Amino acid sequence: MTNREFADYLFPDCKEVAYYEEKYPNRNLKEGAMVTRFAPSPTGFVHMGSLFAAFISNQYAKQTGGVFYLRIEDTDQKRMVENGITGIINDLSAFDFDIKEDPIQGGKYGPYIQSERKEIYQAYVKKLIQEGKAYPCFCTEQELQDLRKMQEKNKERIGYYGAYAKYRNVDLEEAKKLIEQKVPYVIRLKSNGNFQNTIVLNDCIKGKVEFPENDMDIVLLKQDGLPTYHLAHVIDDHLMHTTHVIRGDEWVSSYPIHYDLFHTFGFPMPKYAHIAPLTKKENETVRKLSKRYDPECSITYYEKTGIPKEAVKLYLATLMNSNFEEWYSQNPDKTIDDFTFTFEKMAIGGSLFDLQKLESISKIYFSSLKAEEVYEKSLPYMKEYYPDFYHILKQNKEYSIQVFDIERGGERPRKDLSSYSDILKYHGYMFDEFFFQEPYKNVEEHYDTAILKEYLSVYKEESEEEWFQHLKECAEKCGYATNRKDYKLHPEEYKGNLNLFCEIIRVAITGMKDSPNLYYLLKLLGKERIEKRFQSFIERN
RNA sequence: GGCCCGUUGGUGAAGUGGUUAAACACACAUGCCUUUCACGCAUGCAUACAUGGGUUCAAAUCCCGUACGGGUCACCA
Repeated sequence: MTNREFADYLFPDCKEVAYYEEKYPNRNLKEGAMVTRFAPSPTGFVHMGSLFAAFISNQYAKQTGGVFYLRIEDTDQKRMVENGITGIINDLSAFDFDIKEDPIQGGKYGPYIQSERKEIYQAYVKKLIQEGKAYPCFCTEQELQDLRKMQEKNKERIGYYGAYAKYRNVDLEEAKKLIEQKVPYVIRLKSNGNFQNTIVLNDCIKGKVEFPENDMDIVLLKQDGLPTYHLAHVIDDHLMHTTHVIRGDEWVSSYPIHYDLFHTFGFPMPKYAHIAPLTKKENETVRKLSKRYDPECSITYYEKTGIPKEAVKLYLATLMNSNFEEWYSQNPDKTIDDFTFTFEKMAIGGSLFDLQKLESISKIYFSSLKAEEVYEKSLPYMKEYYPDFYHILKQNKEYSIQVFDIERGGERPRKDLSSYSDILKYHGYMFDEFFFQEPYKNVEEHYDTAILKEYLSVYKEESEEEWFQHLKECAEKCGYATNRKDYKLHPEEYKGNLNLFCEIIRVAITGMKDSPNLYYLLKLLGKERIEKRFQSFIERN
């Protein structure tokens, strides 16, 4: 039986490879345009490390006028999760990636779901079998395990290669019989590689990396007829004309396999960029950020805590190119897309994913927003997580914006908001419905509330300068120092310093010691509401 | 264990042979400013280039060994 006959026997209905080569022609893009992709498995939701890879791929495609597409790698049926695909697309769309092709909107190079490309992979495998470059293998799991144990014992290289490749030269007639008897089998590559030879990967990030040639007869098609990652990667990235394969560096060590496959098929190779994993430090040890143990690893964590996706993107940008941060602080009016990222500036070792740093970036981001923007952007979050507060905001748009506008903008904006949920903490007290739910719950001290009545009698709306003058007069009258140095010299002569006087008013109206500029708070509340809060504070004391 | 990669202050990092006696940012501490907090400014974190050897007039920067850390060795991606 010839290879050709055997191939026809295995895959009688396959199309010719030439059909696909013609169906998926070169992309007509300008010189230097990068075609990148994000290729996740639908095993639940997107991991921060994957998001990072997607961010990078998107950024490079965008800045070179290329194409960024999404391909779903669902060849492992065991790991499938319900709604996995829509979950990924939702997570991604929240980050405003410029996805040109994906399973939902389609594209010229589809299908974009690997399980729907089964016949394509089979066509290419058929060709390999015809050429004697692939063969069926009937080894059981037990046989492979035993082989491995034996190799371990003899301190040999572990794997299915050379003399250990049991079915490498299987008689095709025999093979046909076994298949007819329903013996399960896989299709393996008949590797021509020599372990003694060296191949070189010129990685865009890691630079020159040397490996021995692959000589493993790796599995191409699994028992269920679906391809392994290796086969799918090579066929898909060839047919979809990916120019830069950007993936996690856990893939570096399988480069020899991919090199072998690309050459066996006679395809030109794409460029590779292997990104270092995002890591986390825990008890003095550094490890990869893990979906299982680290809540900050999942995208939903940021939705829940209300850290804006824009801030997450800014942080990813600084992780991608360390010089981004400095550039951005010098060009606050520019966006991420105005920056030109380079592979040279990408970390070779793992970067530590630091929530504290993200928070600080988020604060800077919030401080750059206008009050109206804070209002609009926070609404969807509030609607989802704090519906009561959402209604308050909805009903008091103008007032809310005025509240958010206190000490916003200008040379020295406040930086107290790092997430949407912080709005409740730092602005919530300005809304009566919210404030009077549990006023003063965090106030432990007892204050000289007598000054409140005194102050109320002199309070009126006026310019900040006049207001402050009158405040000082009132404080003095109540026995408080208005000159810091005097107070430091003779503290016994006063009930306290002006800052204590202000603190009493502040706590009475906000329930907190730290709040923005008192003048604006009072002005926005108005005399009636101030009186109500003073009264409530006196009663509480 | 084999193969691959990495190792600069509390953290992320800049720097790839000579004004880097090591930038910048985050965190922490102190001081100044201030109606509080935050912001801002100043200073500090006891003089941070894993370690041994080599190349060189000169090395964090190039080469080799050692230690430590990470990745990978599936019909998972």
